Amino acid sequence: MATCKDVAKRAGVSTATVTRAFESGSSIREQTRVRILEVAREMNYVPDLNARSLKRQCSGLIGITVKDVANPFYMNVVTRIEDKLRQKGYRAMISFADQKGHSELICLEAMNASRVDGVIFSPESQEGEPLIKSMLARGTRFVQLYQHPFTGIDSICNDNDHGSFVGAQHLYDQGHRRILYAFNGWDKPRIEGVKRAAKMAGIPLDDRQIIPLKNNPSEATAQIRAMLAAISPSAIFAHTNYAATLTFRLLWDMSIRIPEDMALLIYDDLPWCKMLDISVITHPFESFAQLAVDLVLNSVKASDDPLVPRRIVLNPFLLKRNSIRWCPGDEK
Amino acid sequence: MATCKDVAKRAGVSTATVTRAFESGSSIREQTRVRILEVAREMNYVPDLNARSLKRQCSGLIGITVKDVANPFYMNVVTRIEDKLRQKGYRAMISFADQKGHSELICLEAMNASRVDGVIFSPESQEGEPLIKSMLARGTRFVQLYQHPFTGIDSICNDNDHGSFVGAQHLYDQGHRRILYAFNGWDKPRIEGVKRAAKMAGIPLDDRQIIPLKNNPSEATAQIRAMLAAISPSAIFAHTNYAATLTFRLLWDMSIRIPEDMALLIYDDLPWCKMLDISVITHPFESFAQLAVDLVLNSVKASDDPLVPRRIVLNPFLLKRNSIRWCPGDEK
DNA sequence: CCCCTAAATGTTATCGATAACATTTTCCAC
DNA sequence: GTGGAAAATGTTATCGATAACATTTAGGGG
Repeated sequence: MATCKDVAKRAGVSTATVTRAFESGSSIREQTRVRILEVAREMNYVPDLNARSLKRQCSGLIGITVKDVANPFYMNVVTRIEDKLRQKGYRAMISFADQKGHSELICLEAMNASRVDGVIFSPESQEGEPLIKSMLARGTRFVQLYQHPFTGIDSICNDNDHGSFVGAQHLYDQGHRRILYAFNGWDKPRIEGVKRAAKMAGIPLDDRQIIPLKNNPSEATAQIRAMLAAISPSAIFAHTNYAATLTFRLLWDMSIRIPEDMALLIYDDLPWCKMLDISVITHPFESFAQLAVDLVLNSVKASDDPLVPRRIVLNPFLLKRNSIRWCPGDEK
Repeated sequence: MATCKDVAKRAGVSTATVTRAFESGSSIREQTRVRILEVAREMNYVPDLNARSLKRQCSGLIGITVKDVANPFYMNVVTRIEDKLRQKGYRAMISFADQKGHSELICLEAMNASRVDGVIFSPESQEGEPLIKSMLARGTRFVQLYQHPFTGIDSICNDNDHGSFVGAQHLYDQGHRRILYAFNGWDKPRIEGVKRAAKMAGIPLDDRQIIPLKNNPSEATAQIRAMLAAISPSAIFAHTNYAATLTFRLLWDMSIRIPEDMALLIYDDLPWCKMLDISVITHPFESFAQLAVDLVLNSVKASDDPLVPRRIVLNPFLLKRNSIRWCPGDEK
């Protein structure tokens, strides 16, 4: 492999000049630069980024880790982040923390050993804390995605309360009154959003309408089926991937048509929602990615104290498709 | 950040001994190693992989590029490959070539600049050829996934003819005679597989049963609808993501139930197929990933001439779910 | 034509880890 | 205890690119 020195010799200049030919704004004659780049191209030379990292004491690498590859939310964000990093001249080091044996900690260790300049991650546990502390001390920048268990670190997340609120509000606006809310049980903000929307619409909300699904799929399906019989709702709002999948499958098995017999709204734009024309609550992915990159590169205008971690909260929004039709309403 | 030298000083040894403490099988007293590792841990020291790459003249990095993130086939393979590489002590450098401006060439250039030891990729075009040539000359190992436009490079792909054959055969075995085959139009091997299965089953195959779908979704849907009316099939075999999506959507709109009114078989295990209990033709992902890693690390037993590129062809297989029921048959 | 400043280029030490080679220590046989 | 082989450790040059600093060249005014 051709090196800096080889190119220098062939072009009849010193290695320093070769370096200068590759950086913009350095004092070098245009004629010389052109000649060197020409020679470099002939010899298939490109600067070795590992050597450059070593000397420059910064790698131009940003580590990205997400826990759940199957989750389209993360994949969507990750690919956009990679794109934007590249535009800024950085490289992305992507790893998935949900594989067997690929804990978040292992991913962080690999990034540390590679001397990444920054990390964008969706922290799942606290086990990485000591390592993160030491990396922070070294100057590595961190950005938390979606979750934010670490105080003192910038973060970007969704206002799940708001997303839930917008969704429920839309269903009420369309005249629906008996709505079933299928949750995973632990998501407080989303439940709050629903309650807020009901209150604002002035519609009483029976606690039974909010189903905290069991982890076992067949039990969970039985839960939904039972409430379907008990309440006979005109709409279902499924708040998680799990809930959405089970709900759709059940409706399908019971030959309940959407939107004719039942309105369906899903939180998060799963791949099959588009195909089946199901309305969803989705996220401003482009902003999400751009903000993550701006934060990790510290290129965002720090209008406030740079020592105070920034928390950015983005609003999910309703993406209307064709799974919710106007409901005549039974009490309005 | 603590360096090799800092640790050496604190532990009262030379830097060489610190290096030795971190590599297994080197001549170092166990007692010394333990002390050094202890000190290193205290100082949060881990060897700098960039510096190591420079000195060792190999980076321990394997580049992975796939063109289509949305395709679950690739994501599945990529995550498994990352896992296996890590087990072997290698790092993965993953990038997605389907983003705007992220051509395959740009991904390869980034890998080249990072001095990867090998590349696993799904080549889409020939534009990377000159770069690949020069990387090969440097000793970089290449493995083509799925596609294999480059002769002289190892490759792993699926026997699409076989997958198609197995699927069609299953439908014939279940008594289906009037089967609709929905393609994207360009996939010769899959069409061959279908024809072979029909011939072997001794069942005549009307060319009209094989639909080469137009690129425009509504036109393509019209094509399927027309053939549904013309042939009144008992089963549909959708051979691509595109075909599967349009077909399911159409059946859904027409309230045609699966498997009661229609058998449905899909090529590739899309996320929603599992949810809807649809039988599919899928792939031995684990072998796929393992073989890719073995080839790129050159750790596979070369029973034949190492200069001859290896081509590994894996057989897709049928994953039975519940979308195909026994068909009484009209002529058997 | 010379001098001075500014631009262009060259020299060299360095980033951190490593491996070849040199040196010291250990330890066992005699 | 001593010789000598083997094990353990130290010394040092090096990987490739870079940036500070030193030196040369260019160019313009007097």
